[in-house]
Amino acid sequence: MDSATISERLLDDRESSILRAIVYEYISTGKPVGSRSFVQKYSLNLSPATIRNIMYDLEQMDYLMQPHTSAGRIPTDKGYRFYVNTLLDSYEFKKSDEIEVREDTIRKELQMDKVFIAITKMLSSVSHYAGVILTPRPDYTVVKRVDLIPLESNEIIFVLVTRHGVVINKKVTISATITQNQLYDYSRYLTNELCGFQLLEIRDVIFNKLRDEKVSGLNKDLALDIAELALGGNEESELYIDGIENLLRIPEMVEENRLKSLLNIIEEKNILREMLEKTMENDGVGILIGSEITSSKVSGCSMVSTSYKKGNIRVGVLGVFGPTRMDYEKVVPLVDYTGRLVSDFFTKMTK
Amino acid sequence: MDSATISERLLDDRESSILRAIVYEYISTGKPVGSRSFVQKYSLNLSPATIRNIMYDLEQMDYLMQPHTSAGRIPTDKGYRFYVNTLLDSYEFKKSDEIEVREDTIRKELQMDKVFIAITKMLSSVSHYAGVILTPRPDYTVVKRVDLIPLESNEIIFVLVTRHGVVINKKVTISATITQNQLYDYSRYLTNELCGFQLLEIRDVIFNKLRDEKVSGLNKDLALDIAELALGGNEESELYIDGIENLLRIPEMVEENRLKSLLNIIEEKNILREMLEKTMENDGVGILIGSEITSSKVSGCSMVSTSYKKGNIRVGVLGVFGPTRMDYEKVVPLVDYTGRLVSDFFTKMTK
DNA sequence: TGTTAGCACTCGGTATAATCGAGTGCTAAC
DNA sequence: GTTAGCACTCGATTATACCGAGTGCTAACA
Repeated sequence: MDSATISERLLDDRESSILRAIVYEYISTGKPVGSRSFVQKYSLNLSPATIRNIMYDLEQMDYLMQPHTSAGRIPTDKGYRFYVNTLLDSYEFKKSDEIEVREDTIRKELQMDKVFIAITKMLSSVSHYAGVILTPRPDYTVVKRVDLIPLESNEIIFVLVTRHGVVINKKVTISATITQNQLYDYSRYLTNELCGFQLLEIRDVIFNKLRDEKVSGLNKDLALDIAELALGGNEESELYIDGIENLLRIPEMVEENRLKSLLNIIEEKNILREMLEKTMENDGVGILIGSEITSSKVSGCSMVSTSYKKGNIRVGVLGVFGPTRMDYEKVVPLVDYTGRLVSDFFTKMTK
Repeated sequence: MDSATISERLLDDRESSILRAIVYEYISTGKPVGSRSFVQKYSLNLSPATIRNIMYDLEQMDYLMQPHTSAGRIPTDKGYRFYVNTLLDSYEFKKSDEIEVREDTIRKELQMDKVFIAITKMLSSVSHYAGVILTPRPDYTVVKRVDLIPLESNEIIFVLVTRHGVVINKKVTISATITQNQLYDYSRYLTNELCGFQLLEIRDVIFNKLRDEKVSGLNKDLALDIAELALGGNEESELYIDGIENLLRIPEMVEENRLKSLLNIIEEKNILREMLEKTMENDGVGILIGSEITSSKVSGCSMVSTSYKKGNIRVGVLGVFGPTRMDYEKVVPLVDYTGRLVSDFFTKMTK
């Protein structure tokens, strides 16, 4: 039987339960799992030699590997993948007091940025890894009201209130001079016309439509100029991270080479952003393990993430970032739960 | 001559210049400074033996110490203190392109939290250590305009524009139901009455005054209720940090024991807060070196900080946090400059 | 009296060797 | 198919020697 053949075949029951146990053991201890101590610890009715044989097979099939010839086995990324896949559905979530408290904070928070901070704090402090969230792009924000506030004679503050009460403001400089009363009229006009639409629609459709209309007694074009100036910037979604310090607590993460890649991640947030955007399309909790993270700047790390929705639309992603040797059993349900929580939060907000 | 006597006397010219050079050398290399290589590197007209004698004296006077018997000398905190004190006035600031760019960002930014982020980013990225700022309590902000925007029937967004065009907003929930027109009247009333005053004055004086006045045709008390709800929270100053990752780049900071105290600092921001509040009273750049930082949880670290003002009033502190072996020559003028920049920013904001 | 050359001594850091132990693969017997 | 036995591997730990940059002290020198 050559290895190619072996690597195709499915694992039988005994093999998969042993593989699971090995991954589990390695996740808890961080040390290569050897046959003798493994048998002992899990009081199996098998001899070390048998385990060795199985381990050998699993290694041939690329589920396990040896750091060096005479060491125990550690899971490969494929091994981790097997582990999380077979266990994904059976995870159980236990709502702790801490979660209860933090959930409460999130639900009660009114300022958007603080909501995101609270979410990442919850993710990181419960998981003991790093919590991340990619905020919704404001494209889907629904306008509720527009106010123009004079600052200097040719400077205006454009204040936009979204349906869920978030305030976005921009300074706009124009060439003309406008009176306070004019601004008030403009505000009313813009509020009437834009209310109920998403920023995306407004930029792509509404503005054009309004340009073609005729409105008497109002220099609507100047009003539209102002609005276009303020809303023109196609704003990016933002990335919030919390709990980097947790990662520094993990010995294997500060080990020389790892520390470097960790620093890369902190500095170039784009790496994390990409990872998160990748999982945006999927429903449910997704796990990116080690080499599945394409960026070569990251190694030995995993990301457990899920998208969250506003109504039926996926608007963002959140997750936990940590070492590949991560306590998935705890993290996966946490991410799952938090995803639902945040979806709920955003969905209720729009209604 | 006993050491007590020695430790009192002032350093002569040669001693102080050698001490300075030793501290400088240690700051650059991080290695204990030995007599032989020191003489060589600085091509002094003195023999190593002479330097050794001087070093011995300096050690007696507690400016230097030896990590172990047969090693070179490293500065004590007192040595660092001497170094920074004698050089404090002679520092020169060179405005780099990077500073120019970041300064621009700060001046143009409208949202307060982003201003603070930009400031800490400037401090950290120029110094390559961590940048910190303790925000002003919002007491001295001068009101330019107030707008009340309806959200739900009993939820209102209170938007306050400061003289400088910064927008502060709060969601307020009330028991009564208010019409759009009423809100408009309230907005006008509040803008008229509060414009030009500082939040502090408003809370302490203006509200009381207004309560006693009579206004016809307007339920001014409800308007005042809303404003008081929004402005009532006597908000704490916040602490912004940026550039922790820079500290992780410094070998001596990740050395086992140090890493722990670094983590403490990141987590319990109160430590930094205390350190900063301590320097709040002083004018000019202050430096806290090693053991001068009373918290026992921090060791081997220094804080270079300065308070910043709004007009003549000190309203906050900013600075750079890094290892005691820090490039003070670069950091001190940076902090000084940034302090002035921020003072200028806040002062203009009130005018 | 301050400076310097000479010298014995210290001690952290590196290199080398010896040893230990948890682990493996393989073979043969059950 | 499972297991006991055994020779072998190799990272980790410990022991030992050695190097070198550094010191303090003493005595001689300007």
